Parts: sequence; C-alpha cells; structure tokens
Amino acid sequence: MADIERFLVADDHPMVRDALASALGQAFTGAQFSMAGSLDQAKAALEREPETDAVLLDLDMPGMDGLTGLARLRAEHPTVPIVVVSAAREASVMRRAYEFGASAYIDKSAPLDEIAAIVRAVLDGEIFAPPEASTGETFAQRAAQLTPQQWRVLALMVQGDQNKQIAHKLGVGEATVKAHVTVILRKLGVRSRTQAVIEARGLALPATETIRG
Amino acid sequence: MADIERFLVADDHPMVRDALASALGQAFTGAQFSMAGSLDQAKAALEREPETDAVLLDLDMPGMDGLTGLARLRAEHPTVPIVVVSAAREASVMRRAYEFGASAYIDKSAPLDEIAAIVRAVLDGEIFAPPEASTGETFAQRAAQLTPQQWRVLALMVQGDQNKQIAHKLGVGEATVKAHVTVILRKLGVRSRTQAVIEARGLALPATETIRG
DNA sequence: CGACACCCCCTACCTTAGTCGAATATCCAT
DNA sequence: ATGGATATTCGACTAAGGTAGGGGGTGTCG
Repeated sequence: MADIERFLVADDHPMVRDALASALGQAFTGAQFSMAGSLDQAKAALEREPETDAVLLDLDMPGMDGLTGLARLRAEHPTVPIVVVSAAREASVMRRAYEFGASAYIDKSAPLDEIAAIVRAVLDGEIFAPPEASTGETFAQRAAQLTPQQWRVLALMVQGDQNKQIAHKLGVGEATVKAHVTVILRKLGVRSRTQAVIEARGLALPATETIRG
Repeated sequence: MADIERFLVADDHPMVRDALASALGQAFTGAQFSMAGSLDQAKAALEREPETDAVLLDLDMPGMDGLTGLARLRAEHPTVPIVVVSAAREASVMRRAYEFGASAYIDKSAPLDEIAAIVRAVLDGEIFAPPEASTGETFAQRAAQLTPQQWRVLALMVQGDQNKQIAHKLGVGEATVKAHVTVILRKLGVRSRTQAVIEARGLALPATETIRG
C-alpha cells in the first residue's frame, strides 16, 4: 500500500459525493479520488484503477439493484475493500451486505469524522463486524474461507447462473467452475448448489426479521 | 363446508390465543376451536382434524423459524386457508407470506372485529391481496397456477431438498417429483431449480427493501 | 356419459451438477 | 534454492436434474 490513498466514491447524488470526498480529503491528506454516479461507472473506474484502496458505495444507485450490485462489484474486484454507505438502516440489509463481502456499513446520517475513522480502520485491514448481525454468523465465518475466484463463482451462482454461464463470464472452462463449486459447497457445509444459494442470501434465518413480537 | 366452523388458533402466547378465539367465537356462533402453542402442535391438530376451515397462525412461535414454518404447514395441508397473525409489519415479510400461500395477513394490533371480518372473508374463498405488496406481483400470479401437490414440491425445493428427499417425504416416486418440478419450472418461467428457489423466496427483487433513499 | 383437470407412476434420454485425481503457478518460509 | 501450502485450471467419471411421452386412476362439471 502506497503512501497516498486512492478512493472511489460511488453515489448518484453529487452533493453526497462531494461531502464524502471532502471528509476523506481532510482525514487523508493528499488522497486521490475517483467519482462514480452509477454501477457501470464504478466498474469502469475500478477497471481503470485496480489499485484503489477503498470504495465508498451507495446502495441506492442506478444499476445497483440493491445488494445485487454489491455482489457484482465484489465478484469483479474481490480484493478491493468496499464500504457501504446507505440510508437503509435495516438490520437485514446490513447483515446481507456483510455476507456479500462489504468491509463496513455506514449510515448516511453519520458524522463525517466518524466515517473517516471507519474508513481508516478498513484501510488497516479491519472489517467491521455488524454488532446486531452476529446472531448466527455461521455463514460469514465459513464464507471467509472462500478465495477471490470462489467468491466470483458464488456471486454468479446466487444470481441463478449455471456453470456454463459462469464459465463464460469468467473466461474459464466449465470443468474449472465445477471444481470451484465443489470447494464452495464443502466450505459452506452444504450438499447442493441450491442449499448454497439459500445460505448465501441469508435466507435460512428470517428470524432477525420476524423477531420483534 | 358445514354449518359449524372449525378453527385452529396457533400462537405460543395463551392470552393471544384466548383473545383470538373469543373474538371469532362472537362472530361465528357455535364455532369449534383447537389450540396450538407450537408448530408441531399445529401440525398434529391439523392431522387430527383435516376439515379445519381456517388456521390463525402466529409467525413467532417455537418451531416456526419464520416463514419456513408457514411453508411447511402449507406443504402438508395445502387446502386449509391460513391467516397469518404477526407483529412484524415489514412489507417484505408480508409479501413473502402471501407468496407462501397465506390467505391473509393480519397485524396483531388490529381490532378484534376487523380480524373476524377478515377471517369471514377468507372463509368465503377470498384472498387478501396485499396492498403494498403489489409492486411486482409477477411471481404471485405465476405461482397461483400451481396445484396443491406442486406447492408441496416447491416448498421442499425452497428448503434445499433434492428430488430424492422430496419423493421420500411425499411418499411418491422420484420420477413423479421430477415431473412436478418440470411443470413448476415452466409455470414459474425459469430454467433451473436454483432460479425457481430464488424466485420463490422473493429474493429476485431486493428493490422494495432498499428503495428508501 | 364424455371432456376435463389433477394426481400418480413409469421408461428412456439428454443435460447439468458434482467428485476425483492431477497438472501448473505463485507465494512464503526455511 | 528447496520444500510446502494454496490457488487455479482442466479432463474424466458418477450422480442428480430435467424433458418427452405414455399409461392409469380419481373427481367434477356440463
């Protein structure tokens, strides 16, 4: 990691982008910023600059389609830490964001210095485990063992793609994808692709959504 | 349908059970009631009395595991109307409840006479389409074409069971299950079991959960 | 009754999913 | 550099998923 940080700020609202960038600019003197207003722009920016130190990602952005966009972004750039910045405070969304590999989840209304502090911690390699999401957490633990390529495969599995399509999208052979799937199933502790998809979407435990009686 | 209604009230809180039963007792003079405090008890009650006219089902009950319990109950007794009584007001939970075949969704804080009115409508064969759940509704329409047995198969597919296990649980041959699966995939407009499971859990559209920016 | 819809069962066949063993490359520690 | 652990890749094989088509049973409705 170089001396100068490089960030990508992805939000469809220019005002929010500037606010985030200036906050980080104060905390990280001399940092460089890229801006994106849609998922496609964010992808292109990461393509141009793979050495980005962190992405601040808004979930409510054109092309994101909720958490699906996060999954896609991580599928293509598994090594870049992503800090989700969202207005949705739902615990379920938060939890799933972490399951899809987010390094932190920040509320949009949080003070800017707090945001900077969290980003700094992420750059130090920390991952902000969700306090209220630690009810089950079995999946997150198992999923942490996945390699970057396996993450990509899983992300596509979760979208309903089959091995042949995944192979094409990743530019490898179908046999290779199958091998990855086998490892993924073992690491996730399930016995079929369908179960893996169920697990990966945090669906197995709607408990946190209904416990409120 | 006989002159005397028979209800099953399933809630782990005795006070709630009594309140619901007395409310229905006033609206349906001479009605008969069974009580259950867990999913297993509810199952047993339906086993004893398959001619039950309607089930009032609480989602926060031992063994329910959220909506999974609803799916299981409907899988075993597809013809019995189920009125979900829950404290969770989340639109997503509501929507999924309908997708799993609930005939109505009542908030626990609703006035008792309103509850009785809704139950009466359900007995008349009506299904309370969710007002705020009609954003996409494509799945509900397609799923409405499923026969009872196909519902059972789908419910087990959604739990991650494979054809062999489904065949065993339903007491039929694996070839039969495959035939059902083929029809289900066609009716749902998908091309693989995994996609069907994704659809069936309302996961394909996290939009309603994140749109709030 | 005949037409229809649902349910169950089966054979045969093809496609997809998943396992196993093995080759290559990288990184890291000794 | 040598060894070892891990990632990535692939081909061959076995299991499961899915399709097409046929047969038989039930109940309902006109």
